[in-house]
Amino acid sequence: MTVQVGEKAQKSTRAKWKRATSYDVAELAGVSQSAVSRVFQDGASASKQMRKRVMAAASKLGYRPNAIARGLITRRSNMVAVIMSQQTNLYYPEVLVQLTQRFSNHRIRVLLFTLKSEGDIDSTLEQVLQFRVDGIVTAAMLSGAQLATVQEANIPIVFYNRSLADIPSNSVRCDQEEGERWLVAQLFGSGHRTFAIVSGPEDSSVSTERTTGALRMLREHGVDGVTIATGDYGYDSGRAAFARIVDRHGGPPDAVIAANDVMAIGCIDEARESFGLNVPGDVSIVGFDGVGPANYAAYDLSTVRQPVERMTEAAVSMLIDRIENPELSAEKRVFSGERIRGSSAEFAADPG
Amino acid sequence: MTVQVGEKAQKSTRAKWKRATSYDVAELAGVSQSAVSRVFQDGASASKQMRKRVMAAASKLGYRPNAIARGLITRRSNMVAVIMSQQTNLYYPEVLVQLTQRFSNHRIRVLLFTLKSEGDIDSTLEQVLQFRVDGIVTAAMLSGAQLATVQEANIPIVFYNRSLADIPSNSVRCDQEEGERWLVAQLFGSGHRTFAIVSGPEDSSVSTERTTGALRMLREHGVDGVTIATGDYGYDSGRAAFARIVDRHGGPPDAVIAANDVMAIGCIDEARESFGLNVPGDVSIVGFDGVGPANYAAYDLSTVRQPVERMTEAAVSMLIDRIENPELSAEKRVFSGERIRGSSAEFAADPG
DNA sequence: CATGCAATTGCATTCGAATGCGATGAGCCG
DNA sequence: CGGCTCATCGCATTCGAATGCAATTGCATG
Repeated sequence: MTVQVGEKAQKSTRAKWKRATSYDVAELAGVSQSAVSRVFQDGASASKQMRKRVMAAASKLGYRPNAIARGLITRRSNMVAVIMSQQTNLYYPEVLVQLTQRFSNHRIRVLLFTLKSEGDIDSTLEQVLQFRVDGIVTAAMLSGAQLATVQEANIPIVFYNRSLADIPSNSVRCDQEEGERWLVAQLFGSGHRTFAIVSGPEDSSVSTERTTGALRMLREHGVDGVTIATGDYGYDSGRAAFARIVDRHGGPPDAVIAANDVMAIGCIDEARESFGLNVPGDVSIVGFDGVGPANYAAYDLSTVRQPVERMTEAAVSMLIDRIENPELSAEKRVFSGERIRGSSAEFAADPG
Repeated sequence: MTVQVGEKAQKSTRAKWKRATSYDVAELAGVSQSAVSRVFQDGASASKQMRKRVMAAASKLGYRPNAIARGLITRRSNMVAVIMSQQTNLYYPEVLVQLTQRFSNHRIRVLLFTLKSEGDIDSTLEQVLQFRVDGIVTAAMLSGAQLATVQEANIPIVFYNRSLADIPSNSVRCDQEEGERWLVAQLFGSGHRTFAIVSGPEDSSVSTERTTGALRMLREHGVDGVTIATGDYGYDSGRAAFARIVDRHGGPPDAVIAANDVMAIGCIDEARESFGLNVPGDVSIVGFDGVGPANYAAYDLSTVRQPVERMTEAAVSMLIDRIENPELSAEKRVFSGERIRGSSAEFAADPG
């Protein structure tokens, strides 16, 4: 019963040591457990001296509130799940960092789930739900059934750069199609007439949007017979794709539209190195994303940059709003990309 | 008392719906709560028909075990914390992805913590401990006191690419110094005599190791008066650093040793674009890391690649071993980097 | 000094699942 | 058919903190 300062030293020596609980602190401070609990809350009522006594006992014991136990009783884990496909994170590390930091400002932690492909979502989702996260941000596509599962569990969810047509759901995305249309317009406006496209993985909805966006715009301009090569968003696949395009097309096209910057860079290197072509003299090449290597001097890509800062901020606030008020109706926010005129493509003159 | 199939439909309509618990499932299945619990465990004993009844009731109610509640009673959250400084994740997204996936294979989830600088660790650490994670992987440096706090809480921790001298602790790292020594040896062996260094942020221990490693080797070769410029690991800072070096050195040195690949690329671009220099004709430039852009054709860096796969695997298994057996003594694993001879530097001829 | 009101504090219960222990029953062997 | 073992199941308790409600205290007011 005699709890002393020496107690603390014993902690490290005793073989199976239990971490201090609010009861231990209460006992040492000579108060009730509820008092301890209240001292460690924000809005709870506790007198100054109570605070002092409890804090003293707590630091003596090295007590820390147990977030797990708290989560059980409050039904709030203070954790959100972030689901990313492998590629998403490899090419947008910023997205993850920013989401994490912004959530962190609201005292919310990120539980990370990565997918090898966008295929094995079901098992992942099961895990997410078991952990009783307060909300979900997903950069991977969900099927209607999967979304229904999440909604049945009453967990708010925000889609990042994807959205389900016809189903009310929250999403934040960059307008891929608009961006591609601008790129095509610039290319076409400056005289390019034969085109090729390097698409991303087939299970990437972002790639699909970009590719079909470009194709649609091209068709509107009467361009047909566009060569399409598939890549995996990686540098090497970009190089290989360019080689295949030249092969199938019987020479380089006027312009190549890659589904992301990294593959565009691959195309540039392949064009220059393996085919001795000038970029943009012999062939114009454009990408999409506007991150990292896109503005290295050797490439200086013409591309569309996603406004990552505003998008992550939107996703975070949108999710938190729904956590705090589940009745809020669904909302989709679409951001225009920032148009970047690099030297990797011959573009129409700047208007104005 | 009459629980029917229609029950399920009510869920979505009832305003405040509680998620199904093991008691609900037990009642519907006409068994005890413990039975339900056992069915949802791995090694627990439950008869075939019991399983069937329980699973039927569970899926009817959309029941999912509550990982939070489970964590409270088992004292295992099945979560580990991964602490990264912002830069670490921006330049090694692979590290995070691989850690996450490897832990995931062991049914362990990653709770992510990112640091703006390596400064605000204390508050982060407090959060980590409150969440009662089973273990920690940190790619940020901890002070002795901070490490002590973690160890007092009996939480296994593994350092990724850093380690505390003189203190027994678990770490997995790439031998930065060895790598730098090799780079210097190659440069010196091929006739370079004047050197400059682009270091990373001052609070980055990795940068410090690399920089001092290079400096030590240079001194052993009798090279002194090395110009040092500081960057922030980013592309622009690499370009700026090169300009400052030329300025202070009164012309380009024979070789520039950058603390990472991205800054090395910045140096190359600045040398070529702003100074019209040939790389490696007029100046050799080497980096460190060996990821992503390092092997783009335009740069083709000479660098040292960190064996990320083996390192993450080592970190994961080391941590899991300690979670399962806390008595295990500390261990440090050091991996040699993979030596890459690119064309960004004139190197001595390949031996043998 | 009595009364009223508000701020503190303690008691008892609750969140949802895991588990030691005892009870039950099935299956097996002699 | 008796006895024994082993698998299976239920009961009751436990993990650690939050919270509604009641009790207590402090303070101001008439």
